[in-house]
Amino acid sequence: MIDGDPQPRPDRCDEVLIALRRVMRAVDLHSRALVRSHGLTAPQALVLKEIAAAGELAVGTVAQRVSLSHATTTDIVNRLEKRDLVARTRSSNDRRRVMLRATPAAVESLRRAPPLLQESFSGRFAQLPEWEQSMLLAALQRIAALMDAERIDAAPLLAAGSVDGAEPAPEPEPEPVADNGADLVADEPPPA
Amino acid sequence: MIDGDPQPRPDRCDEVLIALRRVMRAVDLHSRALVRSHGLTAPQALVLKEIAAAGELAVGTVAQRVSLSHATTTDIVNRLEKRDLVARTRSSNDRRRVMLRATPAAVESLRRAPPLLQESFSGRFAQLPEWEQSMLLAALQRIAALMDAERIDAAPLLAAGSVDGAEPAPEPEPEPVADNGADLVADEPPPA
DNA sequence: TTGTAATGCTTCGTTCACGAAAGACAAGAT
DNA sequence: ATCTTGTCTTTCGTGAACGAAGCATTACAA
Repeated sequence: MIDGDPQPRPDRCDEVLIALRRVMRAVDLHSRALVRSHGLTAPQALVLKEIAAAGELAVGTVAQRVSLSHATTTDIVNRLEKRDLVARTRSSNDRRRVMLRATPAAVESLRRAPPLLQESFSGRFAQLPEWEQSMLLAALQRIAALMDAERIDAAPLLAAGSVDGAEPAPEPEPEPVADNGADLVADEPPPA
Repeated sequence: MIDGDPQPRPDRCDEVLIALRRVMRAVDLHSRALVRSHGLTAPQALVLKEIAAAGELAVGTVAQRVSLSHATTTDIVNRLEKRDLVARTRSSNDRRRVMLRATPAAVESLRRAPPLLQESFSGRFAQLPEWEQSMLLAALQRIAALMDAERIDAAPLLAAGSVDGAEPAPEPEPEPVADNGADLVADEPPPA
């Protein structure tokens, strides 16, 4: 800061990273504010919301929907359960699955927690013109796709970079991609 | 996902959150891949890079530059120190400050660690047409501003505001915008 | 039936990230 | 000189977030 900026051209890509980090940090700070105002962090609220909306959901399904790993989802569910906001039940037809449902207390909590990302951001966001909302969302999804992409065609990693990784780097899940809103603005020509 | 989308209109704002979460997740996964290929996570590399570039830097300065809290920075520096990648020295003229400098081993490590975000993303990103790079970066910075705005009101360093008359949206640091003639496309009207 | 996958979830160990509070130090006030 | 205040860093406690490995269960093969 202070504009001294040792590198005159910090690679654009780094700029993206930094911007991203700022956004993440902001989200995190929101989350911490959230937990003080009504006792739920953003991920908790997000997970709870999914569960409440669906009535009953398996852990894995939740994980998929909110783009988190099973492990993390389990963590979050643990905390939610400890506060009696969700109830676990093993599914009767497939006893491996653990079904989650929101307790009445949770529904109440959710009702009092309007938008996930807080008035300030969602208010600000809502005030943007429609096209800009779409644009921002699309940009985000595009970036997500760009990043996810690498673990989709993970194979050519060896050939190009060759970071002396002996591991074949097998693709873990084909799952998290898919829907990125086909209406990405990706091939709009430059307005000029 | 899977497009079934239980809620017909899940509030756009939630969509933003989810997309964000996907991006964050991707970044995190990159980081974990990075640590396997050359032993540094993304935050570690980012911090190290700043230090190496500046020669000698105080902890707080690093924290500011990478947009992390002091506590987090200390954490990361601890890990770097444990691996002999940075050396701590108390500043001689102000003994509260702890100066950091990168060891030769770190410089070496950094040299072998090409771009922070990995060939795949930065390669893909670099291949995008100029206008799109700018657009994505601008979108990200816009979102960051939208989110930061609410907790910046304490430190109005720069009152620019303007884009569409909401809050002044003061930037915490003057640095991340502008720079090399990045033509932010923020107020293009909808093409239709 | 008895193995051998495959699936779904949890546990474990690690890193990251924060705020709050404590510790170390500097600079001005009494 | 001592006290107070303010600044810089670290420690502490908490909550993410992940991969890997483990457990329980189902599904399929022999």
